[in-house]
Amino acid sequence: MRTARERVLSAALELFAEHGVSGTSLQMIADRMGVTKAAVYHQFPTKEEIVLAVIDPVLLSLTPIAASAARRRTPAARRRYVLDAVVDLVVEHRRLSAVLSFDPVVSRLVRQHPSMTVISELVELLTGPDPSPATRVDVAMVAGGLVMAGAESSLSDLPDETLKTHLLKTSLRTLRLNRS
Amino acid sequence: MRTARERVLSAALELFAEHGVSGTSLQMIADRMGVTKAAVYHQFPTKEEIVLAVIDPVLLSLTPIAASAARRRTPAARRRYVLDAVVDLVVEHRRLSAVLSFDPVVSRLVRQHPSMTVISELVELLTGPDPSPATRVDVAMVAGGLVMAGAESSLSDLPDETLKTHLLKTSLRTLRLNRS
DNA sequence: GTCTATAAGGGGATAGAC
DNA sequence: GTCTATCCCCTTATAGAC
Repeated sequence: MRTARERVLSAALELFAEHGVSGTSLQMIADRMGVTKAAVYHQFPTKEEIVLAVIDPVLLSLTPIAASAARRRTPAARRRYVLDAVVDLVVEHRRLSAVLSFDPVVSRLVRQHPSMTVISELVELLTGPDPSPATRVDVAMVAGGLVMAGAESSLSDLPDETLKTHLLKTSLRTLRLNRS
Repeated sequence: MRTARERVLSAALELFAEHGVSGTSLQMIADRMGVTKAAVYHQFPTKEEIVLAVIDPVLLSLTPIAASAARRRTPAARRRYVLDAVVDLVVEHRRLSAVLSFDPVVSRLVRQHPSMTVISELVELLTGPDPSPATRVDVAMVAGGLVMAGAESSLSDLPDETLKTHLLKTSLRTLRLNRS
């Protein structure tokens, strides 16, 4: 059986995805678990701690990606590695990714998070140094597209592996990395 | 001078973009306008009416796009027309587009909106009939990428025309419409 | 158009029993 | 780990004066 703590996070995640963080009350989380608010407060001292506990593992998983990428020898190999890893991450989390990316409450917490700098690192690994406006737009569209496509309900019929393959192919084409 | 009604919508839009709809109270809107809540209620009977008044013009502007596109003769011309128009729309609204697209409250209202079917029409104009998984992923990534890139703060230094040009070029490449 | 005042309800959060 | 009960604040919304 999952721990009470895990059940809170699971219920919270579903509700955050559906209603956003601000649109989700502790009462709603408790109701979905079939317990009272007080039981939820026994696991987490504040609502903010619940949000942090939901996003933490994803943000922490970004650090090893940047570290591994930095060890590759060529810029092309680094780009390719980051892209592969980000596609994996987005598909692994699918519904969650959109919440993490767009919820205003989450955004504010992410901005203050220790892992925040890693995100800029990953973007820079993709753009290369001193990128042109064209390249910056390309990377922004891929980043946004990956997150959106992962969350897109009309694609929920596609199995993870199929989605991964297509997302990677489309991203490579968008970034003009087809032949590298 | 702008009407009180317009000032409400302008204040609401900024706050929705920053905090989301659920994270924005009527008190915050009133404070930003320098009036009291009751003054806001004099313009709109409910908070939901404010949200609707914010999104209505954008949704209504989708209908003529689909209509004009349908009059083009070839599928390629229709795709190209939709893409041009959507890029224009996204750039025209930039920050707003992300709120409109991802806020859970807005999404629920959009789903019930008369213009809702137009969105599926536009997607179908882009995918063509009976699209493959690959094509569906392509279109989902472009749609998400356009909205995200429009809202991306790191691209806010790019002037509208520059952004438009790059978004269109990148979208065409992603959709493999380079040579059509 | 804007105000004060107020109602009714829900939000986050705490105390203490079991 | 979960409960009941409660506190205080903020929320949406309304009534009526200016």
